[in-house]
Amino acid sequence: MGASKTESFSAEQNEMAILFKALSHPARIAIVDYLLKVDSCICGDIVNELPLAQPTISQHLKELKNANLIKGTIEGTSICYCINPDTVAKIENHFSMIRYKLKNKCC
Amino acid sequence: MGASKTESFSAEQNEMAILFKALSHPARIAIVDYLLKVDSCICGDIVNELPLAQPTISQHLKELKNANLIKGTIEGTSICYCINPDTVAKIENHFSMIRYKLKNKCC
DNA sequence: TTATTTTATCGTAATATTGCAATATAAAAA
DNA sequence: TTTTTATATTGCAATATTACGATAAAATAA
Repeated sequence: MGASKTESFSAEQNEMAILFKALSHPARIAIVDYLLKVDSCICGDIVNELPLAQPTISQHLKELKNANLIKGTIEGTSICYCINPDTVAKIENHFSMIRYKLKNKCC
Repeated sequence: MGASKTESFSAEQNEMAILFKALSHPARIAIVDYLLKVDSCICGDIVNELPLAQPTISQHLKELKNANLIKGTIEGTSICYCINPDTVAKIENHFSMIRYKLKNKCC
């Protein structure tokens, strides 16, 4: 064993888990933070911003892209990354739903 | 290597990563869903609700507890679990901040 | 007391993630 | 063309996660 029993859960549960997994590493949080900090989409200098080697950052960017959290557009020699607002909205909605359901609770 | 370079990132980045990691597995999403679905806190029957063995669920509950996403109170023979609204609010605030910062973007 | 019930822990196998050196790819610059 | 620059991929070692059988712990019930 060892693998997640993905097939035992609903499509939405798996989808949300994939989104949260993409955000479950401090380097990927830092990448999102950086994309938010700068005024526009960022072409190239993510590698200089984080204390990780270039292949490692490339891998983290790939995971964020696979989860649809960021979009990358080729811009000459470099790639221009920015956050996908639709995916952010999807996670926000999930928590709005949680907050709504929590209203009727005791605890 | 293989371990996360936790020390290279800010306390808040690590804290958020820990919260998202706790939610990065469909079984743990399903547990949260179930705690929200039922009207009150749940004593005992989580194991019957999910297609996983009891030790596995116990482990997932422990991770949700460690991340402060759920609270467990001993209630006779069983344990009464419910969601911690403070932690939910913390994640919500994180996304409110993201949405706010995204407003000034182009993309 | 001895069951029974409920949850936790231990041990371990299978699998996944993390990080990076080395290398590859692709486009622009010289 | 060759060189430079930016990003991606490969391969691998170190570590973490997932799942569960076996077992323990702790409280109630009989």
